[in-house]
Amino acid sequence: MARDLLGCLLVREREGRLFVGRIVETEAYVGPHDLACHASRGITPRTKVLYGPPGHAYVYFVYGMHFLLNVVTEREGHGSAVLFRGLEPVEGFARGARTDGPARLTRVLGIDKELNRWDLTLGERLWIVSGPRVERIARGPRIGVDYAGAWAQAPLRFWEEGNPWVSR
DNA sequence: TTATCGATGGTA
DNA sequence: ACCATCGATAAA
Repeated sequence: MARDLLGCLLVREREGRLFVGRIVETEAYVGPHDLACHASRGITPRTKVLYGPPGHAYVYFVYGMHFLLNVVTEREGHGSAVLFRGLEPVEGFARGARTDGPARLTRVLGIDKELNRWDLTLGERLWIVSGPRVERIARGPRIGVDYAGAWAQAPLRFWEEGNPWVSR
């Protein structure tokens, strides 16, 4: 799913404005056995949504100031998700707006706790539109998960080769 | 260009 | 006591 989501469009409707970004960087968090995945903490008030039905948003707060957006990707009870890390602006963004980086993109799109558990298949407020397959996909270890033991090295980050909207 | 550090609060 | 981060600033 993390690979397939590359090239798809993330659409945000907010205060009468439409923002469209092309997904160029993702990370897979594959389930409770993945020590970097929040589902590995078991079912808690925070992680409950990860174990829910696919297609729902998992938005959580990190480092006291940032919201990160994920989509639940497997069937109910599985506990896996894909994190959005980079968007290429397509429409609606201010000139110079930065949409590279998982926290920057949520800030620009006005995504916060309000959208946690939101059904992304409804086609309102926040949704995903399929796009042409990305030709050149690179992969590598996920960012900022050094604590996750052997899972820290797992090459579960995916991005479009050479795209400048991939985070640094 | 790369490194360091402070901001800031939910979670377990 | 961590932490799926960013931006400003300093160092090189």
